Amino acid sequence: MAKTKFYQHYCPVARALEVIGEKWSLVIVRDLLLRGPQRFSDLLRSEGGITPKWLTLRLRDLEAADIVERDSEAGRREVWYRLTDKGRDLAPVVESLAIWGIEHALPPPLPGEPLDPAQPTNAVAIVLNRRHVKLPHAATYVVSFAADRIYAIRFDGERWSVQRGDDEGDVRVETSPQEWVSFLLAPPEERRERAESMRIEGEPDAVREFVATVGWRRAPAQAPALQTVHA
Amino acid sequence: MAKTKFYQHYCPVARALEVIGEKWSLVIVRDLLLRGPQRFSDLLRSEGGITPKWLTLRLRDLEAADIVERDSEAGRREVWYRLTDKGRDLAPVVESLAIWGIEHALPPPLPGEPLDPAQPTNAVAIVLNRRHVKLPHAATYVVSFAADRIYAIRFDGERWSVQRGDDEGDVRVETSPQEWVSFLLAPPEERRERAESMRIEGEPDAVREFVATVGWRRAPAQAPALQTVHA
DNA sequence: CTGAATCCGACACGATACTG
DNA sequence: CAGTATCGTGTCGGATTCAG
Repeated sequence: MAKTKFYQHYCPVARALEVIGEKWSLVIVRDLLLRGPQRFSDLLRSEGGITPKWLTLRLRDLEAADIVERDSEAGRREVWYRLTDKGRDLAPVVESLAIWGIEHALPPPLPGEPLDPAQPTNAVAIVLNRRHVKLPHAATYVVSFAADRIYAIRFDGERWSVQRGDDEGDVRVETSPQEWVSFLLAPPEERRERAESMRIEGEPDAVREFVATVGWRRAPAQAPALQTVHA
Repeated sequence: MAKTKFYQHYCPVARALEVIGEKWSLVIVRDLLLRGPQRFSDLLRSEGGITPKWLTLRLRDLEAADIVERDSEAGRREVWYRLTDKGRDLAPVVESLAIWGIEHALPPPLPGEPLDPAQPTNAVAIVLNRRHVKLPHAATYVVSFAADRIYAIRFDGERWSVQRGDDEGDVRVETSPQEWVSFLLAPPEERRERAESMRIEGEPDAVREFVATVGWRRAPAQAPALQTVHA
């Protein structure tokens, strides 16, 4: 969506889309938001199927727009890319896209589809924060897919976040990406039975809380009022 | 961004972008959110420079994605397009794009640029709601550009909204789109002097409140804490 | 006059291969 | 590791045409 004849009309939405509306731009921003600073080849790998040519172009565009900063030290081969403040301010855009994607555009994964649990797991924190889900206490839920693929879903008393590499938690789950996503996709009343097939350790109360809290779907008919108040 | 090889990877953001990432899609949604149901030619006019061919294609795509509904009665010439619930749920996406656009991608309008005050005025409500700006009482500010281009910026005690066609308000402003946008773009401390050149009627207290409240820019260094908490 | 369809050219993008 | 180069395809802009 870029250089060729802009949207015309003086509108902040159109202006924003002129800057980050091209294909891949927001996916790159999402990656840098979630994973922190990344190298060229990290990005090449973590985005699905972008070609080096387009990654180069998009990174140059994002750099020119002051959304991404390039970090190349002399005498070091790697180049690191990280978000500027302006880029970090795109977090609400990425998060509202994630929410809408979860609620309206996320069918179960296809059988052969490559399935990286990083994005789905991070989406849990986004969903719980946006819905203002709070626990009466801090909590850490550790989800482990392999020795080097461990995520900690954490509630600090205020907000939810997801980090990597943690090992201690009130609940510890061992599962596969497929099982995990199927658990997250299940409506709340079905999550208990989906949880059966995962290996879960922890105090029974903590496990109950985990199953009741962590997931993408709302309880149906709990609050039918949509928040679509808009002029 | 469409049919040709999707983003791969199971990620709600990527999925959402596969559905509404093409050029014009979100601009069409923005228009239907702001102006309500529209006819084909209304959309053709209110978006800047989309061609009928692409408007047709995008509307078909949005219809297939269950974001837009087509309303064609037999024996009536016009076809009306309106958002479904799924489409209305895109409001947070459009609003966060508007916020980012205002804060990071909105230079003053170019001299000859066509300037429709509808989008800028609506953006005021989005900004004030997102920043949780509240007044101790309800209020209505009427901005008039011409006899048939009158907008009411209204605070109902909870949220801000913008409607058309109102004529009664605590404050009444008569101005041009250029003057109005230049007022909105000014930092809060400069708004008073920008307001001098507009014709403003109303109780002095109400006018002071209007000038102090309505605008796009934050007071500088008021709250330096950015809300960019994110994993 | 509204709601499109058609043809054509420009360029954004995808796939593969190759280089410093 | 971090890109370029080349080539083909798809998406989009612009103008024109057409039917109800």
